[in-house]
Amino acid sequence: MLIKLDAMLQLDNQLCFALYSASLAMTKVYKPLLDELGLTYPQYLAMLVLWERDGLMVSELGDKLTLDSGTLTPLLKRLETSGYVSRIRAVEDERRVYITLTSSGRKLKTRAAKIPACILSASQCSVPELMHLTSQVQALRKKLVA
Amino acid sequence: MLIKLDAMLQLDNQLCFALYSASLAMTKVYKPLLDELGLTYPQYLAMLVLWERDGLMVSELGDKLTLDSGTLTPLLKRLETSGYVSRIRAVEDERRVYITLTSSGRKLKTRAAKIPACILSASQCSVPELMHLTSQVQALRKKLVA
DNA sequence: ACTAAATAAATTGTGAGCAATTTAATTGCG
DNA sequence: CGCAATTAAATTGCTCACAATTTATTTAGT
Repeated sequence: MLIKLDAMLQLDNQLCFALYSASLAMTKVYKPLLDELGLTYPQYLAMLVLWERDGLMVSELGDKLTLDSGTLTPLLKRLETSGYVSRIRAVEDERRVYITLTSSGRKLKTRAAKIPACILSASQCSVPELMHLTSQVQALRKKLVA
Repeated sequence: MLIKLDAMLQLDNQLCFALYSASLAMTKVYKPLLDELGLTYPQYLAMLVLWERDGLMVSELGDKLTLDSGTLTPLLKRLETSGYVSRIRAVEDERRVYITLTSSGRKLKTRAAKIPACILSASQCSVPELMHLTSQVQALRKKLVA
């Protein structure tokens, strides 16, 4: 039975470790591109969401990114310090904090425009290949959180 | 051109974010299983490597996990505190530190035996499906680091 | 209206990741 | 041999992730 155990722990390794190491590798590819914009990778993900839909609550942003306020509050404070977003407590419900792009934050979108093509190039894949892989990984994620 | 920019930043989002969020989701699935063993997810990955091949140098372990000493040194100190590994500086070259499983660390492998089946179940996928996805993600990672 | 429950964000503490630097040991070259 | 270059690990400082708790506000039930 030891042989079976080894094989299973190895298979297991391949599955979880592939995602883990691919995600770290992806971060490293983005690093030099994001350095130019003064963003970290998680900050960039937050900006992507805001570029699509500005003025979200912290918790709405958290839903999109599957991150909680413990992660987002300090991250958003840093984005505020960088001058890319404003954090404004709602007057109608003072528990809520709305995140709004500043002029500088909106401008950053244009500067980020070249990033997707760089990543595509680094991945050495075709757009259909990447889209297919993306949808498979998304499907896995949905099953994992179900 | 604004429409194209939006579409590209969205496609980009899907690719990198799928990996990022799937990796975080995977960690959360492992969490309760690893809590029973007193391991974190990165510590579990290190133990998987050591269960396959004991007595590696810190840098060899780092090669397998694509992590540097800045990450591994504190992680391995925690595994040592937990009683799962020994960190022994080599007498023939005192720059090197070899990581060896303790008896407790070896025993843990048997207790970890049930984890792969739990993950397989949580993923709601067949073994061939997971193997295929794994190899695709591994291939992407290799291209990204190339 | 008053209080209990619920909600939203912030805070605290632990453990990663990683860049940059430091410490210490070994190797290699003249 | 002597010393510069290299190598291995550790350290420092910053930024996530996240569990657990706390603070503040709002909503609901009576």
